[in-house]
Amino acid sequence: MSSGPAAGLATRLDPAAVEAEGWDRWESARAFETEVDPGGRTRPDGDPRREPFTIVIPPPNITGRLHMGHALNNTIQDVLIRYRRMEGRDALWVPGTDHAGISTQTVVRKHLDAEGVDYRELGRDAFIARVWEWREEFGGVILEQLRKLGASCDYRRTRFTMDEGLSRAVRTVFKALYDRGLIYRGKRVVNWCPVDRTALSDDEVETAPEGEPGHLWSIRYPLADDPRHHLTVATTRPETLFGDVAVAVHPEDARYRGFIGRRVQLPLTGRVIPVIADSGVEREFGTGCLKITPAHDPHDFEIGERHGLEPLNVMNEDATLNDAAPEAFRGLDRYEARREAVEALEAAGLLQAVTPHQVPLGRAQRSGAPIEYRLSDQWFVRMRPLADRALRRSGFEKGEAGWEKVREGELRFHPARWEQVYARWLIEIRDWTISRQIWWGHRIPAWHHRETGEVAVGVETPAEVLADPGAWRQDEDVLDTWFSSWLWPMSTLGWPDDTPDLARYFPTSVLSTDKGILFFWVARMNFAGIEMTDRLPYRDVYIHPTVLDERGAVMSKSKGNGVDPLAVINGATLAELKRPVEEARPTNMKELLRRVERNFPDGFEGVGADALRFTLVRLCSEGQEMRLSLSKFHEIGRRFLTKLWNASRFALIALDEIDDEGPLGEPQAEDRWIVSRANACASEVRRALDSFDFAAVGAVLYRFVWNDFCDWYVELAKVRLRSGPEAARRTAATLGGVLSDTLHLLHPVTPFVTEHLFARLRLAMDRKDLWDGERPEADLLTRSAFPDGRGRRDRKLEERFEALQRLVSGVRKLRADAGLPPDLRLRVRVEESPDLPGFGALLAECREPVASLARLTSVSVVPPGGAPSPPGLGPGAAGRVSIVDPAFEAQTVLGEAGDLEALRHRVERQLGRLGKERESTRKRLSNPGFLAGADPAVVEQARGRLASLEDQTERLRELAGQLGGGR
RNA sequence: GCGCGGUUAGCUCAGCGGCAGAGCACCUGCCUUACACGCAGGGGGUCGCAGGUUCGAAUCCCGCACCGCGCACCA
Repeated sequence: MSSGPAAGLATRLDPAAVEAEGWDRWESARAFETEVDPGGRTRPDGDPRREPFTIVIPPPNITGRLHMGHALNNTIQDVLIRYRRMEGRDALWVPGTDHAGISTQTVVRKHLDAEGVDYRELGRDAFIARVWEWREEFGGVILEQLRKLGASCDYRRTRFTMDEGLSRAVRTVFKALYDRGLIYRGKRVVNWCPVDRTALSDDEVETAPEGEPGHLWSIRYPLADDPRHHLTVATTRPETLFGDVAVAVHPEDARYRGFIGRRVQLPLTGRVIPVIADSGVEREFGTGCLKITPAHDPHDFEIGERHGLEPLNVMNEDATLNDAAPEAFRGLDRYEARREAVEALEAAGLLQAVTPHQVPLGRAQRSGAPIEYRLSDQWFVRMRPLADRALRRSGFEKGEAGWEKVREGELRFHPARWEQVYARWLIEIRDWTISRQIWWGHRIPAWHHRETGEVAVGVETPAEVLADPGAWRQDEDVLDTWFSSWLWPMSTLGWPDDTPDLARYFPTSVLSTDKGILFFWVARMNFAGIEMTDRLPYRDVYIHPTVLDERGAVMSKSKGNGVDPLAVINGATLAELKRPVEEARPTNMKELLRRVERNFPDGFEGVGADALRFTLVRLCSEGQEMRLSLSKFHEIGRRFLTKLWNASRFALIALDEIDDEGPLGEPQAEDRWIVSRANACASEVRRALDSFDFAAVGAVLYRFVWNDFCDWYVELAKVRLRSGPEAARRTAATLGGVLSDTLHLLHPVTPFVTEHLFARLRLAMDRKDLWDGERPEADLLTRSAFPDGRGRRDRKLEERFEALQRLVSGVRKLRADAGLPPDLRLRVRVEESPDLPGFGALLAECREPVASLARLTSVSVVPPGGAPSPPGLGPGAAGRVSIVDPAFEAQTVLGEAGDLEALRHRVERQLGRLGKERESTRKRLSNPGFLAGADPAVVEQARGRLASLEDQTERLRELAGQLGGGR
């Protein structure tokens, strides 16, 4: 064979070249544009009758860089989109980015810091202009990176959460919810980040489950009218005592009953505050006396409100103490103030005890700073009514025992268990703080009257404001980033306008995302969809596993343990591999670096986007986690694609070498077998895709390509290709046809390589006119029809073929066990068993290729019961041995070359195994309970099994006798 | 504290009521004209522990242990 230019395939897969070619072809064919364009016009070759299938991308932050979680999530989405597109749906994948309020503001602020510019001095408008400039320059990087991955988005529809249309959507929802009483403004104790100087929602605060080490200080508050007596208050935050407005005890706490209604003197200040009774106090905790600081603790705020106490705010925005504190403490950071306060208390003899204590300390998710509770005016979304509606849509109803699932919901989670996590959050939901005291974001569309305090809210500037602009000022705050994200599936398609896109593509089909934003995003999108359109924004929600490093730790930039998807695709030098670790400076940096050096002394050779994708899909099982290391991408993805590449080369070379025309032979048994297997593969792949079982998609395809196609069919085909022009043409047609199906099935997962291979295969098949009536219509694989999975399977044939495979393996084993040279050719006589009718015929049909695979000089087939053996194979022949199989007995003669002792040993082992199984089966069958209780089919199966085991045992004993006799 | 996952071969994971599986790693033999990123053969597991249900349990139920994740917070 020559691998002449006609084969048209490089000897080695070059991912970069294949990827570039892929994008060229897809783009010039506008392959990922929808049937109907955003203006409502059908594309020239489009078909508007195709049912839409829509995914909106979880918009990455404009500050983002592609990490493995993105790679996984977007691979999944692309697999789904490409699958449905090939299936004939009008597939739309909407790309876009998120303005990411706080993170972007922080990034740009740091840039300005580096230039020596103070953003506050720059002023709001100038700062925002700088952010837009930054966004123009860097904001699109992540989408470019997604393209490298092969993301088949309709890039014409790229959206940004701060686009004019999307911003109007934000204002529209704000206005609507405000008018419906679902958005309100109020003075509440909120989570405050002193670093970013803004309020945060509860979901943006993280608390270590075991708390953080701290102290519990017991402080004496002397009675105002009798300083010899005191109450001892226990607190973890002595510095907030300046904001105390009362001391509370439990009304039924006998120890303190006499103190209720009296007054104590607040240490370090001399202020006098009342002792109140409130059942919100835990008697068991600390001393049972709780200092009430309404401005700096949500629980205290509630108690304060119940008792009509005026909160006293003692802190500034940056968590330094303000002028409400005694002079000595003003301007001190809260932790300095704590040290000083404790010292002062001790000096005053008021510090009774200090005990170590684990404190449940909340930290801002983004800055990592400990949260300060701060009383301030903020905007909130009233979540209860929204959550109730969402719960009902998921089939929950509120009964005596609370919310319960009473019927099938409209939303399907995959894996299904996420629904209860979702529902639990909805049930326990609290109001959402949506105002942020930053500049980058959607400015709250509310105006305050300078005199009256009246509030005007409008999608556009309200008329009363326009009429007297000087009397009004717009609210300074911007909205939480998620306040635009929760509209994403609607707003990207044009809502609130009644656009053709919205009419056609909303609600979308599937949402794929990380479990980390189930509450932040998924739940809230449901709320917005239901509230504004009365529809859920998608039907299925897929939650992908969390990507972990090889030792089970979550990948993160700060740990330096991430595997960079772009390094996987393009490759990286040793220095490049080390860089993220060196930048992160984790505590185990040396160890990590040593590991990189040991595993990749010469760097990492890029495996390409397809190998990255295949690996991720193959490992994407329904568990909660996915452990990854750089080497996996080579082991799984690259190896598989190389195999596919080489198998395709084989097929293309075969196609090249057969006659251009001439009659096509009848399909041989192995042709029918591989077609049956390919059909099985197609239906399993479809089932797996339909049920979001991505690991199975990968596994099924891997097994089919490697084991069925390469290990068996290709090997058999080699013989047929040499046995005459008609058989060769038939074999080439099967090779090409099955490979074509395989490329179709693989395309959603490995789009670039399959598109490349398909182009060459199609050309070759056309030239030789071998499509056999199944020529794909589309030029591009990506727009070609996905195999429907309904092709015929011949299970009987597959069963017989398995016996044939066992025969070939059996001969190989025999040769290995007997210590024969691998190239020693044998003669074999195969006697059929009545248990598998048709096996003899199959074997006869495949005599030639089987002889080749098992290295046999001849294969004779005799019916059950056995015709006379040919000379030299009959009983008594020297060195005669047989392969005992449920479906046949194959005899051969090893002559003097065989190690009969080793074979005897082998037969003994086999007898041992068989004996154990025979005993357990017999025991089972003699158990009356089994006979009575088990499914009759199972009993029948066991009977058949026992018969077969007994039969094989007998034959093996006979063989053992012969081997012994030969001694 | 409450909830959700996980614990199966050295490693990564499938299997989820009726003979313990795959890939990698390991051992042996092969450069067989698609592929040594390969081919053929092989060894390797009391399915976390302890009970129960069942004729039968890796699989279902109840505890326990350990690992991971989420929610809550008694100041």
